[in-house]
Amino acid sequence: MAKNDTQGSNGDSDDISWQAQKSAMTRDRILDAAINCFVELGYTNVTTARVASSAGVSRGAMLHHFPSKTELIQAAVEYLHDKLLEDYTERVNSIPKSLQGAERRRAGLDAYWEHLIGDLFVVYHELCVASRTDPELRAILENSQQLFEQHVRESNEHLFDEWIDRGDRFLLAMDVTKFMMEGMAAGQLATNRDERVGRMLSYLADRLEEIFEEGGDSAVSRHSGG
Amino acid sequence: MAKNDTQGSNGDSDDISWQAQKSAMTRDRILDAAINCFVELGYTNVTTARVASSAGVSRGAMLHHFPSKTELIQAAVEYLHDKLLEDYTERVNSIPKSLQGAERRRAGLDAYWEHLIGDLFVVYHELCVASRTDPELRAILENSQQLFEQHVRESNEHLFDEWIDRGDRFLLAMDVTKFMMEGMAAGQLATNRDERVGRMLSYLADRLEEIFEEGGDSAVSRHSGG
DNA sequence: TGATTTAATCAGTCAGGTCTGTTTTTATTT
DNA sequence: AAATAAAAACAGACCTGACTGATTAAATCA
Repeated sequence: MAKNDTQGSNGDSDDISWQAQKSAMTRDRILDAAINCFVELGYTNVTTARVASSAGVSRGAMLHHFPSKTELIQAAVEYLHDKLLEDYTERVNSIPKSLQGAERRRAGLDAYWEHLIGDLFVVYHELCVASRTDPELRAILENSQQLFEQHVRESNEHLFDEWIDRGDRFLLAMDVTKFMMEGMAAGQLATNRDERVGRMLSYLADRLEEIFEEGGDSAVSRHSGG
Repeated sequence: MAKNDTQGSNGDSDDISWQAQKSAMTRDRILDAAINCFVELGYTNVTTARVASSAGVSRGAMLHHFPSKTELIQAAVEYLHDKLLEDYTERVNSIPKSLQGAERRRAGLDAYWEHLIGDLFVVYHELCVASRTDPELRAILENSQQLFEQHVRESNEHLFDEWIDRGDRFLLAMDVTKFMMEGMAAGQLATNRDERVGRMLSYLADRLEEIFEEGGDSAVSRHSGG
């Protein structure tokens, strides 16, 4: 930070100095490498040396950018959080506009599922688990989690805009979706994985449609506070 | 081992020697301490020294019983597995016999939920997550997982014995339950936890009853292979 | 040249595992 | 049965290797 202001002596090049660009690039290389290490080694097995080597810089160089491991982790987690949001948003946005109604919602579920089984979310989940006994990590995550939940909520309100005025039903649907899909993602399901997942996604899609069916005095309404 | 056979000379004491008893007791003390450490420190923060100190034995003594950390972990995981089964079984068995039908099934859900949010399962889940990048741990867990899944299945067949002949529907119901509840347990749900959980459990209970309703040509049957 | 980025080396800490010594229990001998 | 030998349970010191953070040297760019 504080390196994009006027060093000004020469106006021969860009707005920001070449050095600042280079520094930022190295920084990103390091953070990318950190995420990579999270994926490949798991959070607890990541060492500063490995990250540096994976980024192709020396430990000294990395320590220049991130004076301690804590600061590196913190930056990496925020970076991961950004990439998570980006990943989710991209998947949702890449649903063809031609899809509407139930088909569109089903595509939303599939996109969410692909997001959940991606490396980024796997690592994120690992961080959440690790944070149980790591107060420092927990503090870092709590900031991100709120932002993430809010973003997902907004994204869902966009995806399911026909239903945002359904109040409690909307919350119920979101929870059902979230829990069931995260349960599938987190659960160790060795046998018949694809088959079971496909069946669950179809079942879930139907339940969501059911929740929002007009004739609202069915069994569903009992659970949506109405 | 091999010390309970005929030393015959004195028949004054027990079948098994005092040494064996003592050894088994310290062994269990160590394993209990290991589980405790898992709960309090998290799997990745457990050191052999802490386990020894928590068990009240010296490091040397522990190394006598468990020559390496790997063997300690292995024994501890199997021990944890046994306690998990015991915990689940106890909860299910303590459902009053007076409860029948839907009430009984709902009580089964509640019992399962209590099991999932207990320390033992939390640690178990942590181990599963850690095993992603720890082949040794994964190998240890895979043995236990199969046994556990089978036990839960048998237990469920007992709980829902009216329905075991429903084939695919039974599998669907088990997956819906498993994923949704494990999703709740694993998911970081900070806001309105109790309220949301209660609502989800009621919703889930209704869906299970629905799945097994006789008029089987509803939307449900599409997902149960029939 | 002067300042900043990168590279290499060093010291401190801590975990796991080996080693040796001590005490307690069991087996053998007379 | 008493003494003794053997084995098992227990305890603590030591060593090695890895990781982190600090310090110092080299290289790069303005």
